[in-house]
Amino acid sequence: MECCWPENLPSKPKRAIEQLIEGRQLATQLRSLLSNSLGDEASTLTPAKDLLLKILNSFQNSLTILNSNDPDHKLMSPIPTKTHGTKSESSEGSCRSISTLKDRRGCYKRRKNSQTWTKDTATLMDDGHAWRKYGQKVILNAKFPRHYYRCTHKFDQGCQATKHVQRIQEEPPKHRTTYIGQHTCRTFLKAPELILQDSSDPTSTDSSILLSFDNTISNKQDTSFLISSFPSIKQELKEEKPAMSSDDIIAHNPIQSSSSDYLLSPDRTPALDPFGHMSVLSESDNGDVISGVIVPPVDFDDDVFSFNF
DNA sequence: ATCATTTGACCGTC
DNA sequence: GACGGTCAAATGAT
Repeated sequence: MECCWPENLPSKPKRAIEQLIEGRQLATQLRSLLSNSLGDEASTLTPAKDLLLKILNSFQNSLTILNSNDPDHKLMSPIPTKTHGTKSESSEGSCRSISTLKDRRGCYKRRKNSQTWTKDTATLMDDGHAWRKYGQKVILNAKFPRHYYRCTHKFDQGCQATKHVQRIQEEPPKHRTTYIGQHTCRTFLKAPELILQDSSDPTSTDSSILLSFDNTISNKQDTSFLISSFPSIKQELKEEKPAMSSDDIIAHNPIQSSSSDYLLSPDRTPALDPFGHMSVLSESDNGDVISGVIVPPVDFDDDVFSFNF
């Protein structure tokens, strides 16, 4: 299967690069400020400078990736060539060859052999990927409806990952998230939108809690550029809220998501895959960044993972 | 205007 | 035939 950038993509990487450059410049300014304010505090600020250098490296790596313009990038997912007229044509490939648009409604094939993960959490929390809700269904013998999400990049990058979320318990609130299929998308393509997030948005305050790397950085303005490592987090929080039914609203409180939901080591350049693994970006010889998975996954407190293959 | 969500309909699987 | 997963028009939000 051939890989290629979608036709509508070039402007997006351009915006991403612009934003990354700006972020890098801001980080450089911060480094200057830190250097100027050094003195007796030099030893205490050294970790901050180290962190800053890593942030700058992250920006540089991201810029390298985007500038490489390599259609066969190792992380790049296979993009379905849009030889067919409609997006639904690509769904699972189960549609009969000739049919009208209307006929294709609900046309799909269940993925029997897809990898599935289930995860029980007390709160609806971000998993580091951008999801778009596409359905909701009342399930037999279930008190609460099931919400269906697909990866936001399903059509622009051909990512086949989906998940469904179902509240399974009222008191204490418990949600079961089932992930189906692996992400093949490069989620950082959404980064510019996140960097430009509205600071007045109360949900972004919530996400800053989720993204707190350690206690030394608590101000959202200080950490906003770090969010670019986790492209979908704001979006998901934004998505989950309106998706809630009235009974879900009672249980859903994003602020309850403690910072320990994502225990991120500042010593790495981590990214969460949909399954809660910590992905670490490493650079290959040609400058490409390769995602590797580190086991065990993130410490989710008392959250429960189960895997079905 | 664009993008996300809602919701009823459709269809494959059991 | 029931159930569950997905589609897509309608609607809402920004």
